[in-house]
Amino acid sequence: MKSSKGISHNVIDRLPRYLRFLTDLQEHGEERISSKEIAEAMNTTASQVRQDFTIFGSYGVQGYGYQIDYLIHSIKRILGLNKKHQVIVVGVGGIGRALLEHMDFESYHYQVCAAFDVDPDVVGKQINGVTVHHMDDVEKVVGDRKIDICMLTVSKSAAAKVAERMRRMKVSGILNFTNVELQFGDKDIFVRNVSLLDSLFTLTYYLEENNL
Amino acid sequence: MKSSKGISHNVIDRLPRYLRFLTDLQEHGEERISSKEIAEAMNTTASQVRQDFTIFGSYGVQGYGYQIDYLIHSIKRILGLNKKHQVIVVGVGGIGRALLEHMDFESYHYQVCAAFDVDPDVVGKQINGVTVHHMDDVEKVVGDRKIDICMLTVSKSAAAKVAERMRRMKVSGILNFTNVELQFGDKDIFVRNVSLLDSLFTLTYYLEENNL
DNA sequence: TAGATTGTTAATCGATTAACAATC
DNA sequence: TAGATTGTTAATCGATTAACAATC
Repeated sequence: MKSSKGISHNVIDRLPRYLRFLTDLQEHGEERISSKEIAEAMNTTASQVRQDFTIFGSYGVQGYGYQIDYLIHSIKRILGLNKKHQVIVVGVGGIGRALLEHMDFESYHYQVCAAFDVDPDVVGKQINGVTVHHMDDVEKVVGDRKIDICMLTVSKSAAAKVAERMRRMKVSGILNFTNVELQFGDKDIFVRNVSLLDSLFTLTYYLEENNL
Repeated sequence: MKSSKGISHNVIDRLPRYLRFLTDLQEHGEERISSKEIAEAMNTTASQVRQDFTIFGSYGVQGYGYQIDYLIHSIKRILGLNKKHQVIVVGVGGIGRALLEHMDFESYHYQVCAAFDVDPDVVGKQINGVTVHHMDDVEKVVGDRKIDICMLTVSKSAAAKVAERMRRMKVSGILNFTNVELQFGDKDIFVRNVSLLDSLFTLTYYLEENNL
């Protein structure tokens, strides 16, 4: 799969992992690192590390390596993490609630402006400072605010309809936790499917394959 | 990345998606399907679909296509979903609790035998029929039962230590929801990292790239 | 039998790795 | 300057796609 700029999805998927590793180093007070060291930590080659970075620009210094602060800053900028993003959570069952309560949105400039559900037991409640509104009011509550990302954690049966509603509201991206694979033909909305069940299945495959 | 049998990780990742699509069809009463139709639904080529299946065996019939029931059965067998798997959930914060409450373990022969945490507020409670024990007692509670999979949802700081403890307990696989990338050198334990934050970041990248 | 669609081999394409000149 | 490590081009490897014979 390639992105519109022709950058392979594999590369994009590695960026958050680099970021995580580098942030750990930074917290331990490290200042510089070489592609070789990154490669060892990430179980890949120095070549791939350098290739991944140079697609986007030149972030290192010959003979020295990479300044960790600057590399972190650069990867964040590539991912778009330097900008603020407005988020809504649609579906406040188990996973939706867990996201609201435990996901570290603030550190990465994501602002959760509202949550939505249909269950009268949760509608009206506040979870971690975010008010849960009734799904019927989603357009009204959002108003003319531009929503960047919808975290979709509704039931399978509601998924497609809610997703279409998000598209009509001009939401830019859906992080889709329902086990329904959403596909939109157009380029106005991006979907990233996250299936916990799929991850469990692939793990199970490797156990099976190795008779564990 | 290749598995020990030399089957690419890409293929393994597609199997649960095929399974999900086919199960939907089955529920709608469909009986047969061609690789061409599967490819259209999955946004790939008929060639790839057939390649993916024939790695494992011959599940179709020339001139007819694939019998959906049999194909589902076969993919489940490949993934190891025909067998029972013993699961423990370690960490009963937001995500751990959500998994216990909402994940459809039973339909796929996963048996959640216990959950663990250190928080006195949850230790001793029952969640969806599963008792939460104190982390200190994990070896005692598990006893000589063989645990196949640990769902790890503890805090970042506890992740590495708990993971090592799982390895010593001969747990076969860890589904790792902590944002700590776990790596084990040996082949006795498999780890599948699931980072919700990483998924959010890659989605954000695509929005950024397309100026959404 | 004729038509359809698989399983499989060959061709293409893209991603990873290796090599090395540039340069700090 | 000498040593180190990047950025980048070329070589290799693997995954996807195309083509077609096998066969239901």
